[in-house]
Amino acid sequence: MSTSGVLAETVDPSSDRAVFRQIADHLRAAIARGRLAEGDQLPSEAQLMAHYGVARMTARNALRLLQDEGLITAEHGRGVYVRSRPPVRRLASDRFAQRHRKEGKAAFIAESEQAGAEPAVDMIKVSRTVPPAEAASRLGLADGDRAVIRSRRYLLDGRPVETAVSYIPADLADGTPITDPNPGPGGIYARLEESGHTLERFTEEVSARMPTPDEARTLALSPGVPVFRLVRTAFDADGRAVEVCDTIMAADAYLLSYDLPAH
Amino acid sequence: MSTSGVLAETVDPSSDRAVFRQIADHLRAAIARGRLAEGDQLPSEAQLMAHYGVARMTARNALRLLQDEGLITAEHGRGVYVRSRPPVRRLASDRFAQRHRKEGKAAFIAESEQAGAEPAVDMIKVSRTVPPAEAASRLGLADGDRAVIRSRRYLLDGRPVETAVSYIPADLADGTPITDPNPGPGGIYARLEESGHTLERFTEEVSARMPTPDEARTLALSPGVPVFRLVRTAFDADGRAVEVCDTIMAADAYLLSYDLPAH
DNA sequence: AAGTGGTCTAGACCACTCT
DNA sequence: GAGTGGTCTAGACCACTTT
Repeated sequence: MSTSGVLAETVDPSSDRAVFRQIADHLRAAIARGRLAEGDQLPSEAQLMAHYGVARMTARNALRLLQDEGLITAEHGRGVYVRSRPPVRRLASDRFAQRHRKEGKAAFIAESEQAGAEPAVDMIKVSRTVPPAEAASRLGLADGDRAVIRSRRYLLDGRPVETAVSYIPADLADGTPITDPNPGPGGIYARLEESGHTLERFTEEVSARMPTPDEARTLALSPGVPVFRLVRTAFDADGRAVEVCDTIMAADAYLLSYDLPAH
Repeated sequence: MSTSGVLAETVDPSSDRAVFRQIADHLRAAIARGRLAEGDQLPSEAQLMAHYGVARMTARNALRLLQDEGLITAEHGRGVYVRSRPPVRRLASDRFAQRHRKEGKAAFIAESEQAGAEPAVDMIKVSRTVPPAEAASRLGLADGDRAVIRSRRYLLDGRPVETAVSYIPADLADGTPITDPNPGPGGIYARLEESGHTLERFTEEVSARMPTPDEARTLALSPGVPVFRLVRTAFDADGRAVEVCDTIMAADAYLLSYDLPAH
């Protein structure tokens, strides 16, 4: 079936622009204009070679470029496809407001069910050791002070979207269910408030970068998908930092929304 | 000088893990452990070929992997270097608070000078046409309503870090300096407040992705550096959306910081 | 079995940077 | 001029998916 009609153009080998970039330009334009829609299969490497009269490396370099831009994904033995953007989880800035907590569900579970997706949590690990320097500093811990460290992975409809590691000063967590794998209804914030540490405010610091190989594996990230790193610190009414949560999120799965007063 | 001593290890061609991935693993570990520090030069492709006994493609693939992870940058004719992380600009969540505006400087200029960097703005363009559907919808404009569109690029110490496009409903901007390339002290927010639209709150929506080729060029992004897209909407005391600002930021230049009440 | 992408080799010529 | 990375060719063998 020819090359599915997507490739009307030819390349100019004498151009300043590298041939593989020109091929990538054609394909990118076809995607942008909708001639190749989400989930559609791109011409195979062999088809690109035949159509443009280039070596395989050149065809592959064109595809790699688009893959690095996050536009396509290659599936071994099947073909190359226009990446379909997964539904985005919108995180409102009031997602840790007390009223949500009082409903007895942890933030992730409550929000996901509301959005009609099936939430899950796995890879739960709880330990009690000296935290990394950055977390210790945010918690205002002295050198050698221990913290309860809770790490887990969140999934939405079976797809991993986020990993999180929480650090709670040991003196706050000891003797509470915070040290258990399942901290009970409302999550650890509910437990902290029960033991007198009413939460007053949070800070969130958001950065973005490409994932480490480890993160790419744990979150099953396609090439060309960055991650958010979101570090949240919770402060109680006395102004003490009572928890630091270090989160890595698949950037193609999230839209972070914040409300800011202008006063 | 041998291969600068960084490459003690050898690869296992019979391993399941591809040779170029093993080479990348070695180099990544050397960077992580500090044996290769920021700005250090990596072994050249020729050195990698000789040391590991591989073809050039294999050495190049290893380097490309690290480049896609944002760890290294290749400089044509010079060599490959460990990427030096530029200083990060921290954006506080009160950066558009009224008190800053009253000092008579636009947010970017005021903040940068405080941080000891030299700010600049270029590529300023102002037009007055029908905005894209997304902006029009956020502004609550009727079909065909016009807006003043102000686009510009921000630089820090000569390095481009951010582009921004603002949309202001034409009926709010007409007859004010908002339609001029230079809107005067305090920026367009000061002008909006002068004409009776006291700003009450903002929303910010943050996403992250790999840049388009166009964005990569305008922001002079290295491969492996994602961008933030931050869409801010400003609301006046009547609850009317008076400005939408669509911002693309080099993700390696920013850390977004938000303060959230827990009420 | 046929078609797909993943890895690897062994060359070539070019453009850029530095000395 | 020597060394660097950028592009390209023309093959090869492999692993995976589908028919």
